[in-house]
Amino acid sequence: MRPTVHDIAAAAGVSLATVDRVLNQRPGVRHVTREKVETAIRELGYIRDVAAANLAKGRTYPLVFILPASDNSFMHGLNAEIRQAVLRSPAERTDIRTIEVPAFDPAALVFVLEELSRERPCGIAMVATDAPEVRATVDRLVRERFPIVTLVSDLTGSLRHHYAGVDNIAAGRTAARLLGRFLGPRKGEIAVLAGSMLVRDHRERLEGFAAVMAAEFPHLAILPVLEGRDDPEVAHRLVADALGNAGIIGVYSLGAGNRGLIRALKEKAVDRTLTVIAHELTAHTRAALVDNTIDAILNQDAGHEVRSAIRVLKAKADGLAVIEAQERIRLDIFLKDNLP
Amino acid sequence: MRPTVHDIAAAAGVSLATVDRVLNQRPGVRHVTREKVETAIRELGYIRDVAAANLAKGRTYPLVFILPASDNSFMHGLNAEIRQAVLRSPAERTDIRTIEVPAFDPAALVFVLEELSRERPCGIAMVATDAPEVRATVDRLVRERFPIVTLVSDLTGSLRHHYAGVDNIAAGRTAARLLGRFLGPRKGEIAVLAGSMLVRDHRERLEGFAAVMAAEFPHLAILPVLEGRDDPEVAHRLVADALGNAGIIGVYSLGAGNRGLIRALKEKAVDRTLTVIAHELTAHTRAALVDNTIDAILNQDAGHEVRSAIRVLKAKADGLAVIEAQERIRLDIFLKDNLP
DNA sequence: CCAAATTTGATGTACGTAAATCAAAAAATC
DNA sequence: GATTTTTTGATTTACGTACATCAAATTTGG
Repeated sequence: MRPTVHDIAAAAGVSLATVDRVLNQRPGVRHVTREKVETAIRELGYIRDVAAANLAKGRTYPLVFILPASDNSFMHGLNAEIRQAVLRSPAERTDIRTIEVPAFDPAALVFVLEELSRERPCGIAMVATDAPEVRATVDRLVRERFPIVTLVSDLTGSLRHHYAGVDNIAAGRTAARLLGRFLGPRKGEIAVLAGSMLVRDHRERLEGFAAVMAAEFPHLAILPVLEGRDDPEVAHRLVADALGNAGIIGVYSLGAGNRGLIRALKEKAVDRTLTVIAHELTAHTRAALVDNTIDAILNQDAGHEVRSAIRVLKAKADGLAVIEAQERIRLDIFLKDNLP
Repeated sequence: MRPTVHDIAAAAGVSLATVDRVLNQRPGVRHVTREKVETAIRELGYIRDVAAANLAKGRTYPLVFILPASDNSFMHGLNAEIRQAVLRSPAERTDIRTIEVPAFDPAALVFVLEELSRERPCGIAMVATDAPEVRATVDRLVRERFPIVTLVSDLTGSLRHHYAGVDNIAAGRTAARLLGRFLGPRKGEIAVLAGSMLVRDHRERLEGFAAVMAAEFPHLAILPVLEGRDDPEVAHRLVADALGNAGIIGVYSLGAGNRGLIRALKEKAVDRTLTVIAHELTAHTRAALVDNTIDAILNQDAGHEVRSAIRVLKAKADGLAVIEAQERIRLDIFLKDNLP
C-alpha cells in the first residue's frame, strides 16, 4: 500500500498536525523537525493523494483562456473545443472562462492580464501576441507564481511554463520539403498566401518555408507573399490575380482564408497541374484535399491543444510534473489517405 | 455547486441508504422507488464524484498488458512505455502487469485470456493475434463485462471496446501516395520489405499500399514482397540482393528490421537516387532520415498508445465516456524537418 | 529562573461516496 | 389478522487529506 500522512508521522516520530504543517508549508515548525519530516517523506516515497486532497479542499481550478477576437475557422474551432472542455468541467473540477481581446493589440492583452492578476485564477492559457510589453507582463505574473501557458502562438523568450502549439518554423520547413519533393525537378514559381506578416505564426512558417526552399530547392522561386488577412474574399482576389502568372507551379497557403484560395483554384487552375499545400483542416480544405485541389494539409489539432493546456495548468497549479511527450503538440500531415 | 447524494435523497424523498442502493445497483429497492431516485438524479444532473468514490472504495485498477515476445525495437519501445506507466501507477491508482506470449500463437493467447478470466483484472490491453479462436475468446470475455482494448494490432469484427493503434490500411495508402508523388513521372520498380505476411498489420499496410499504387501510380511496379522477419540480418541480405536490380527506384519498408535495410542502402545505393519510406521512428531510422538515406518515416507513437489504452480501460471500468478524438491514434508522418 | 514566545501534539470536523448494520415500516403471503 | 418477506430509514465507519482549535511542551529572551 502506498504510504499516507499517518505513516509519515509515525516514521518521523511527530504528530499528524506537524506533518500537515510541513506538507502545506504552514508556519510554526522548527527547522530540524521540518527536516525529519521531509526525510521521512523521501524515504517512504510518500506522494500526496491529489484526489483526496482536492476533495478535502473542495478545490476547483478556475482557468482563463484569453483568445483574440478573430473571425476565422481555426479560432471558431478552438472556441468549440473550449466549450467542450467546459462541458467536462464538473468531472475535471475546472471552472473555465474565456476572454476575447482585440487581435494584434498588445495593450489590450496586457490590460486583461493585469486585471486577472487581481482576480487570481489558478491558471491562464493565452494566444500570445508577440510584443515586449506582453512578455514583460507574462514574466511578472509567472514570478508571482501564476501558471501560464501559451496557446497556438508562443511568446518566445518569456518565462511561460509551457507552449501548447506546434513549432511553426518546422511546419514551414515541412511544407517546403513536401512541395519541393512533390514538384520534383520542375522549374517554376511558388505563390505564398498568408494572413498577415504581423502574426508571429505566419512569419515563422514563412521563415521555415523560405529557408528550406532556398537551401534545397533553388530551382523554385518564391513570389512576394500575398497577404489575404485571413479573409476569404481578399484571398480569392489575390490568388485569382496571381494565377495570371503562368510560371506558378505551386502554392503554399500558410494562414486561414482557404475558402477563397480554393474557389480561385477551381476557377482559374482547372487546366493546370498546380501543387498546393495548405494549413488547417476544415470542412473546406478537407473537401479540397479529397477532390485533389489541394495536395497536402498541415494541421494542428485544436482539441489536443486545449486539453493539453488544461492538463498542464492543473499540474502546475498542483506543483506536479507533466508527461512531456504527451503534451507535445504534433504537426499533423494529411494526405487524402490518412484523413481522420 | 454540483449536487451530491444528499441532494438526491432529499429531492427523491428517500434516505441516503436507498440512493446508495440505486447508485450501486444493490438489491432491495422497489421498482417505483428506484424510478423516483433515477428521476431525481436526472433532474438534478447528478454526476458521481469518481475521485470521492474511488477514495471510499480504496479502488485500484488492476490492468494487464498482453504482448507478443518479439525482439524488435518497436516492441522494446512499447515495453518501455508500459514501464513508464507503471511508474505513474501510484498517482493513477493503476496496478499494471505485463504478460508475454509467444508471437503468432493464437492458442497461447487464448490460454492466457482464459487464465485472466478467472483472475478478474479490471481491464485487459492486448496486442491481438488475428485468429478466430482469439476473437471468440475476446467476445466471450467482453460479454462477461471485461473491458478489453486491442493495442497496435486490432481484432476486426470482435467486440473489443476500443483499438489503440493506427489504421494500417491508411498507413499503407499514405506511404504509396508519398512514394508516388516523390518519384513523380519516373517509371520503375518498387521494392517492399515486410516482416511477415502472417502479421495482420503488415498485410494491411501492403494492401493499402498496393491499392493506391495500382490506382494512381500504374507506372510504378511493385516487386514481390521481401519478408525480412523483422530481423536486421535477414533484411540486409534480402535488400542487398534486391538492389542488384537496377530498375528499382523506390523502397517501402513496412515492418521492423530497418537496421538491415539502412545498412544495405548505404552499401549498395550510394550512387543511386532511391526514394525510401519506412515505418517506425527509432534511433536508426531517425539518423537515416537526417542523412537522407530515408525520405519519410511513418510512425505510431507507442507512448500515446499505452496511455490511451489505460485511459480507455479505466473509463470503461467506471462506465464513463471517453473523448473519442483524444483516443484516436494518429499516423505520424516525419520528414527531416518535423522530427520531435 | 520566570515569563513570553514559539513549537508541537491531540483532537475534531469536513469533503463526497461506499458499505455495513440494525431497526422500523410496508408489502405480500397464508 | 398474524406472519413472513421485502423494502426503507437511520446511523456509523471508512477512505486520505485539509484545516482549525486548544492545550501542552519546548525553546528563547530577559
